[in-house]
Amino acid sequence: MPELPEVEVTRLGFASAIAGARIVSVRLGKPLRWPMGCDAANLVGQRVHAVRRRGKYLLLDLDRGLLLLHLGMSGSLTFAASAGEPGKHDHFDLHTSAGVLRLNDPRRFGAVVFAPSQDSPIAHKLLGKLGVEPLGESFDLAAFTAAMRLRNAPVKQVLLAGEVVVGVGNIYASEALFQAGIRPTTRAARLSRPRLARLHHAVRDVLTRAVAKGGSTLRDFSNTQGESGYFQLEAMVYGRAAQPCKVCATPVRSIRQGQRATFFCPRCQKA
DNA sequence: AAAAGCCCCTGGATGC
DNA sequence: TGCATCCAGGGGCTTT
Repeated sequence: MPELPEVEVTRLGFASAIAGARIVSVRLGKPLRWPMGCDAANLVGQRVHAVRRRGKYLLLDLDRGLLLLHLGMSGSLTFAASAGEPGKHDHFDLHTSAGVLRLNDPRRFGAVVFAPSQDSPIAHKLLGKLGVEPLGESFDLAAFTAAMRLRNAPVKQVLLAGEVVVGVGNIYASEALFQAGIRPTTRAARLSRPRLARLHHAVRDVLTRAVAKGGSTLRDFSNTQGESGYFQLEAMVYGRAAQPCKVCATPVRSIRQGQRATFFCPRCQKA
């Protein structure tokens, strides 16, 4: 479910409220993608200093170490003064002095992992190969161009892989490529400099606009207050197979790349 | 080293 | 109503 905009909307929804709070107790439901990596008792008593985001991971800075949260495909977080009885898919509760952070994740592709430090092996394994932040200063055109030119794979899959730039998932990859007028199947290394410049801008622009709209709610995403996002209403191609392109009315085409659906306009994205 | 496939899991939509 | 099949905002791991 959640790509960078949804994760960022989630972060903004509870970061300031939880900052400074002390962990009171932890409840674990069914297993997530990995074991947490420490006893729940180890977390109790620690303060949450800040909530950062790296790619699609949320990082809770604690007194000693950090908690890495990932929403997988179907995860969402809520933060409330108090939490009722956990539902069937509520698999993690972090009870703090400021409220309860609860992870709901039906498919359980998400994760909650404790890392003793930023440089610990587990943190390095999960965060070490991530590309640059598209909304940050380090996302500069020259580096983006150089990195893309080393990749021979279809540009859509290079964006999805997250090793050049993080946070672009299945919705926003199709949307950014549409905005840039680039066919998703084109090999990244074969894109001209002007076209890479358009893509560089489109990635940042699409993600920024999506954050402003509260992200996309396709089936089950909601922010920490349980509210939907609205960016999906502005999708130009994602999920619009066979419907007319909003620019030229040509039917939007759907293909599969690496077992994921890709959407594009064959006329607006000729190559 | 990069690219391509394979899974993990549950639930909703669709088709017979 | 029941059952089978396909599909879904991700990404680590294994194999080419």
